[in-house]
Amino acid sequence: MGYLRIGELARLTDTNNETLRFYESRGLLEEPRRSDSGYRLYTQAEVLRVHFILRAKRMGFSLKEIDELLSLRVDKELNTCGTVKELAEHKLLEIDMKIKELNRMKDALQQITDACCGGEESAIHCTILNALDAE
Amino acid sequence: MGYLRIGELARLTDTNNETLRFYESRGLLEEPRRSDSGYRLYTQAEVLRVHFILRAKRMGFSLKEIDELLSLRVDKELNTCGTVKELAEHKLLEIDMKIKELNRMKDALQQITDACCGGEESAIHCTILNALDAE
DNA sequence: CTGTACCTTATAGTAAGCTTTAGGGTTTAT
DNA sequence: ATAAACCCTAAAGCTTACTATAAGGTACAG
Repeated sequence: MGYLRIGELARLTDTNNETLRFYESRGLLEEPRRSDSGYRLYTQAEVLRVHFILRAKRMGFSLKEIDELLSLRVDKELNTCGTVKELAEHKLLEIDMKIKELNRMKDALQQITDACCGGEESAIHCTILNALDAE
Repeated sequence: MGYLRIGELARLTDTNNETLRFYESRGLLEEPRRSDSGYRLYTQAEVLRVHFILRAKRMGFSLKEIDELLSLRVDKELNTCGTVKELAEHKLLEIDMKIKELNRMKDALQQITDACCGGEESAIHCTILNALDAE
């Protein structure tokens, strides 16, 4: 009683059965107890855990990093805020680098795109193609 | 005489043999002529073409999109500046969306990270873990 | 008791962009 | 002549995060 089968957990977390089994295979979800017939039986704890995973994903953590966060969480008393904050700050740096890189791309592409007439004439002198050709 | 073997083209473009053969398999490089023994023989044109590919990659175009750009370039007179500019603007929109998404991630993560003491005490009350746990 | 919805496993496929491996031939320098 | 450096192909492997397929067993409603 009170147990959730995989489909119910999937519905409650807006995921699906395959994804949950995949998370289990990657260690993000622990092997749950099973019914006599082998069905996975989850509790409310797993609902929270899946939400944790999804939230961390939205923060840009990879599944591997989420696995690390989860391990930290399991032994909260053994780990320090410093350890957790380090992970988060490292991720922040990564996100920042990606943003900077995308901004560089954007500026470069914007520049050559702005210079392009975009008209109906043939692309022989198209500034975009020429910019990509330039030495 | 004057022909480049694949290793030389790789050196000149700061790529490697495997990548060049891979580009060929994806249609980004045309099948070059071969020596009697079957070695690929390239000309200076291929150096420029590889540079075009690498430059477009740095602009954030995927190999598939680069293939499109190259086809446009082949028949420059048949294509219009408008076609090229459309591709570029579509890519600009995509880049913009990615930047916005990363900024959202960054703000959210920054907020919970700033709230974390980062100290040596146990992570039981760590604001980062708790934020990821929160409903 | 039968249909439908649900669950199980193992295996393969997807996307992108390569890299690696295995098992061979060729070119060049000494 | 032989070793080192170079080239060839086909096929598999890598990474991330799933998704799909096949071939089955289970739960429950009517």
